[in-house]
Amino acid sequence: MENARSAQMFTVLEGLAIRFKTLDDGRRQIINFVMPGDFIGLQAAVADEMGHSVEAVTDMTLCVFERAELFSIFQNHPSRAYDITWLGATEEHFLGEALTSIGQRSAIERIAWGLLNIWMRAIQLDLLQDGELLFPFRQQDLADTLGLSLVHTNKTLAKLRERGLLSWSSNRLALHDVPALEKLAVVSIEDFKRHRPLM
Amino acid sequence: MENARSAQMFTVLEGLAIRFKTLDDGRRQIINFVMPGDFIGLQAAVADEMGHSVEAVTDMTLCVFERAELFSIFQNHPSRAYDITWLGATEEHFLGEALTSIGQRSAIERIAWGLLNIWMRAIQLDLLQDGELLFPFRQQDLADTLGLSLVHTNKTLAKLRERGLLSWSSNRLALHDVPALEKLAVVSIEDFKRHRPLM
DNA sequence: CGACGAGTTGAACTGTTTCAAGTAGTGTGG
DNA sequence: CCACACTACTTGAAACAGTTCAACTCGTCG
Repeated sequence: MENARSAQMFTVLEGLAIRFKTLDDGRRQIINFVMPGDFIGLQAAVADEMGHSVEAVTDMTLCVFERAELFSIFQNHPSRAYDITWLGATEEHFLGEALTSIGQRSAIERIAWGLLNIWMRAIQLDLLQDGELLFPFRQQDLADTLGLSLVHTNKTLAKLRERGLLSWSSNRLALHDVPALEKLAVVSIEDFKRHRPLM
Repeated sequence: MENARSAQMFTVLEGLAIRFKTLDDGRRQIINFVMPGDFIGLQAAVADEMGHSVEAVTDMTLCVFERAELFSIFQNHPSRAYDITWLGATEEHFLGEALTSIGQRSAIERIAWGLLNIWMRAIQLDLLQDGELLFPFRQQDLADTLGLSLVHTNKTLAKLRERGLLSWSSNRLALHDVPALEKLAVVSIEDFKRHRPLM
């Protein structure tokens, strides 16, 4: 929970979650989708509080670290410490991209960008089955990720479906034309290939 | 420059800069304003490339580190390494806040939030003179930070000025009613006080 | 069967963008 | 020292992308 003091940090081994922040009046911004390989709780460890909430969307398997251990990792395992920093910097890079999307891209571009992002990560993590991804999120979640209303997200998804670029129903997502989506999203294609854990 | 391989990292001692990303068609998103105490180039050091550009807005004084040194800092100065990670995590936290602003807040809320943010940082860094901040940015820069058009930014600033909440002209910024702006921006007041370097 | 959550669709509305024109300040060159 | 070019800021009006409201479908669960 946001503002909680958590005594643990976690590495995600399996499962999916969302990391989000809510405003006092209830508006919710999803910061990112948490996938295997992600490290949760560094901010809390380093800043004493969370600043956002994390919510599991599926069952998850986590590797738990005591927060108190963090500094001793820096003392005794410099290359692990370096990895942690690397993960943090990677995340920071991603957030810069996300900021650019929400700040500059139109609705259709954002959705293309957002789904591409998830898609490319899923590929790296070898999460596809028969060219499909098990994707247990709601349209509302995507809307809150991209700063769009639910209704508009729905209508924009419909357009992408009509164009044959993707399909998404009953928790199964498939992108059918990645190059077209890349063009639509105005991404330098390289942006997705770098900056992600190999774990 | 974005995508450049930089051999150095920098700590900002004096001066102001912007960190931004541009899309292929020219749209620009400012990721954040770079102020004294910030550490530039960690992403590049860790990921081999920048992913964004940095541009000085005033003359600057920097402390230069060779990128190659980074890993040896982790080996020989664990508490320095920890500090670097702390700075990264702090930045990551800020980007989450920014994402929430751009994704969820209206124009007037965003502007209140953005200027408050800068203001609180300036106070922490003791950059105010006679209750004013030397603020050498253009309205276009603020617009590109918050994902708004220049025109709308201008008109919204005018409203805040009319309400007597702030003044900003000829490079001098002053917030006259911080509590009112906090309320307007829908921030948990605490959000500004945590998570910033003490350096 | 009824209740509920998620998705879908149409229509009205509005916040924000875009277009366009004009002012003010600053530096440059003739 | 004036004319000019140039950049930042300002303002009004028209256009539009995206939001909000409302109603309906479909599948699931108890």
